[in-house]
Amino acid sequence: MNITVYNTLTRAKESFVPLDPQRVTMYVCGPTVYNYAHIGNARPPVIFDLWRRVLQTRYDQVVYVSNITDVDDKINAAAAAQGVPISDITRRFTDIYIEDMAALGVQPPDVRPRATEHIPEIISMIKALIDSGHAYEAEQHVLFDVSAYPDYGQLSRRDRREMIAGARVEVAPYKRQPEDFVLWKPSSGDLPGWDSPWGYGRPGWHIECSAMAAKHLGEVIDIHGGGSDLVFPHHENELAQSCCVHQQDRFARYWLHNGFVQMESRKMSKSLGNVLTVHELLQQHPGEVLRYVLLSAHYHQPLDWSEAAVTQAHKTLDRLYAIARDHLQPVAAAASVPDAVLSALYDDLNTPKALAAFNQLCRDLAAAKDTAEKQGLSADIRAAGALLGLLQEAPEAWFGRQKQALDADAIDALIAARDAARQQRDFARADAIRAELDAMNVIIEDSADGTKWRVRQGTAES
RNA sequence: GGCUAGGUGGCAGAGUGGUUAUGCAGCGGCCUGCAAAGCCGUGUACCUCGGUUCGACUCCGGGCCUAGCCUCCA
Repeated sequence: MNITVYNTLTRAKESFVPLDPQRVTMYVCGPTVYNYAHIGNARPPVIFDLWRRVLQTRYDQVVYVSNITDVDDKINAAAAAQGVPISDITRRFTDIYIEDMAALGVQPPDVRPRATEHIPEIISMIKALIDSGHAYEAEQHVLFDVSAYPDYGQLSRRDRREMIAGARVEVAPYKRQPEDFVLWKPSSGDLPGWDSPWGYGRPGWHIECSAMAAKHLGEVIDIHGGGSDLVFPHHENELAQSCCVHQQDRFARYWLHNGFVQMESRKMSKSLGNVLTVHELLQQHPGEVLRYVLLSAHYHQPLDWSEAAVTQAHKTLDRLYAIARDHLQPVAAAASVPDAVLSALYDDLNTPKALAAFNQLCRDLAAAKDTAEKQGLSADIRAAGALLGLLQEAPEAWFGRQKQALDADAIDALIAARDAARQQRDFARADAIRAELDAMNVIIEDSADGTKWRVRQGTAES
């Protein structure tokens, strides 16, 4: 089975073939740590984490690098605004980011490089760009000379003249052309800085990713991922720098970009102020619910975030966990992921299709008659769940969490009273108690092995 | 203005040149003391106008609408 990917560079779905069949390399742009990550920021980590897991089913070695950008003017501004040292900001939000992503089921990357730990690599890369005639120094800045790279604009399919015509390119007096971008800029006062051949300063926005990708993965990498707003200018500039420094015609062989999470059909972004942070969402919903929502649309497509979407995902997962609770068998050996799920994911990570197949497997399990069939489906479901990062909790823990907010002893007492009434065939009283529980958003289910209860989704909050 | 994606049933969201997506909600049935859960069944779905075709929601062209990038942004 082939893995296909939609490559932004070629605007086509291509068969994925790694440069080195033994070692797949992927780099995903990580966060600039100055604030809480919102749910839109979480989409790339979740999507590319899944990409990595899918690639691992096929390739023995997948090296996944995702950085932390811990030097940036927004960080400086946040530190100044809060009156704390810059390192307080970066350390704090790096920790929060890592915790929040873990709660969404994102596995840590193999390498999580920090920009500030790669200043020597950045400086030597800039030096090489100057030496090769692709960059120039001007007023303590170093700028990339876009005119020295004829292929500039290939990723975003942008014509340089049109960009200038757009008239929104920052024009600084020290630039030779308006589209030239900063590799190094001067620092003073409290701003973070390092000594360099061009004076005390700090790196520009794009260079750190080029330097870290080269150091940890090599000059040409297989996959480079990120949100679609990074196509231009960030990835275009990374591509230009990296190709010029390494004298390669490719930097990443496959460029993958995810669409945005939207709020009421508008992009969720800090500047628009319509954000929902992962941190606050995790107070209200299990991480798997948020993960399910993020996987419910294809990663290229925009994903409209809403309470209704979260509720639906929660209900769906409740049903799957109930099936797991009642039917899922222990499995001795790890099975392979069933074809219906894997082939969907191999097809440019078609997560909605994979989830449909996963749901089908669970329904089949619930309907399965004999033990052999149940065991086979259980093995399939466990393997698929492990790949998708779903159904990873014990059902008791899953339902237990929802019950925490309620007084379990009181509910158990009511259920016992109802069972007693039913024994005496006093159904009026039994139904009255059930109505009382229902008013508490508690739904009960009578079964052969006693009465179970759970919390109704989607009505309690908001 | 330039460049990109999209417009599918009540909602979310895949997909396909002629045959069931899936989920949530609804409806009918089985089951149940009654429910719930589960199971079975169920819905004149593919923005619009042309074209290609034996046949188009699916391909091509025009139009309308939406979102994104061109400025920090996942």
